[in-house]
Amino acid sequence: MTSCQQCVVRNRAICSSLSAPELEVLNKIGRRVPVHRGQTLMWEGDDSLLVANVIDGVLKLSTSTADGREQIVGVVYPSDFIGRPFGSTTQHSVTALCDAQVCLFTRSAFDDFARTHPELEHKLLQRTLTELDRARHWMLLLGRKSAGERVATFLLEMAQRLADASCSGGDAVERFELPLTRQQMADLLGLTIETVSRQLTRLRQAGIIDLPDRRTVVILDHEAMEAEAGNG
Amino acid sequence: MTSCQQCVVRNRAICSSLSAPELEVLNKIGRRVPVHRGQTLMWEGDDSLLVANVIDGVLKLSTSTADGREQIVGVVYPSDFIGRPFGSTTQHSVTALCDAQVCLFTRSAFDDFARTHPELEHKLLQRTLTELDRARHWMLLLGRKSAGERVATFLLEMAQRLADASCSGGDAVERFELPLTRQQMADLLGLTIETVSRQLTRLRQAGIIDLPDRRTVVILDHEAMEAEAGNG
DNA sequence: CAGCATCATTGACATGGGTCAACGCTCTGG
DNA sequence: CCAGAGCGTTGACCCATGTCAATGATGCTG
Repeated sequence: MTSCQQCVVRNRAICSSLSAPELEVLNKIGRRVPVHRGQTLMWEGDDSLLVANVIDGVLKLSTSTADGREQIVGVVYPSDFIGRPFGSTTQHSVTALCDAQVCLFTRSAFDDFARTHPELEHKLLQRTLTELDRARHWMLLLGRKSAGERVATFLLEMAQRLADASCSGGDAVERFELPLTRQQMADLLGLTIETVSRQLTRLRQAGIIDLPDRRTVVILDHEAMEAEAGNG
Repeated sequence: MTSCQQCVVRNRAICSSLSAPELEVLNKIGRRVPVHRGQTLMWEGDDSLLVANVIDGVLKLSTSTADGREQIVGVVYPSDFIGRPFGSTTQHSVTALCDAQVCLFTRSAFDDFARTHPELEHKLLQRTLTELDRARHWMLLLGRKSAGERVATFLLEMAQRLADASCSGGDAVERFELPLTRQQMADLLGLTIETVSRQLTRLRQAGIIDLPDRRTVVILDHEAMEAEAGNG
């Protein structure tokens, strides 16, 4: 059995609040599960039966209108928490953007454990508050920013979050791999795939970014990107 | 001194988790404060020094771009919690939409109290999870819905939330007073004031709603409204 | 290596909603 | 009762972005 003690996200996930013996108990109720690219772990509207910690990989949270228009409402990385504890239904689908690993719990077992471990709940609260701030910040982008600003903002944020996730000391990396297709970028930004593509082309032709291949982005002029994003 | 025991939101706010003696202690660190219409209680980007429970009235949470475009990212009602506990900065401004009353705490005092009262933190966690679901749901509206759908969705949600807040047993009321001006509706829906006005006129001319005066809305055909909102 | 599926780019065109401007209603204070 | 301010409505016009369609890359499979 894989032990929590050796878990790569041990010190960043909400589990970091737990002592060795507590971790032992948590270890018994959770199991490590691989999730393949494109696989959906939870569906919008389902009963909330599972929650999980992301160990490795990137997943999207999404909702759709009745007629099939999709909006990505969050992107989660290793050490992030997914699912809806203390609630009866899951409000959005969770789908792997690349092959991933999660540490899965039944909601009932997790809820029980959390209720008896205030430190864990506190970590979860902090994480949820941060996610709420992030979601609300994204609402400004969706409600008020132009297509050009959206794409630039997205690229800057992606650079930042991938830098945070790696160990590069917090500086945004200027070269990175997108974990999203163009369609997924469009679904995240509230645009169409064509508009995303045109904005990327525009930024490339302006010499602000480079796109060596369709998954790679190089930010050539960070200052110009900030201006494009409407910061400042 | 006004006692928590007599507070109108006593049974709905996060304080409902507390026993009489605990409430006694909380009573000492909080104070009831009136907030006038238009008054801003916290500013985006400020150090997070205050948190509060809403006792009476309606307030908006908002963010802006550098060049002044505004987006309302949340609307809070009696018993809701405002401010950013366990964090150093407030990510959005909080402004009263009508004269209101809040129960104000310094963040440090509240944080200390919360850390030693897991039941309170649990309530706060539940509330925050619900707010996060709500914010993400709104992202679908901002990213993917048409102007007509946005206005209809807003009116239905407002009817629902005002019904929840009053004691009408949970049924949406078909007649209600808007706590928002047209500009504020536009800021919430990611539209302009003209578009909001035109969509309201359209719904009125279609016989789906009535607008007896500029603050009052009457939903005449609830089914048609659901269709307008894109809830197939 | 050929054939096919998937993903991305580009162009031409259409349109929803933004912009600008005029006007109307309502309330307040003198 | 009038003047002015604030808020809302309506109309004309325009442009950013969506829509539709063709083409180009990339990579997988047999």
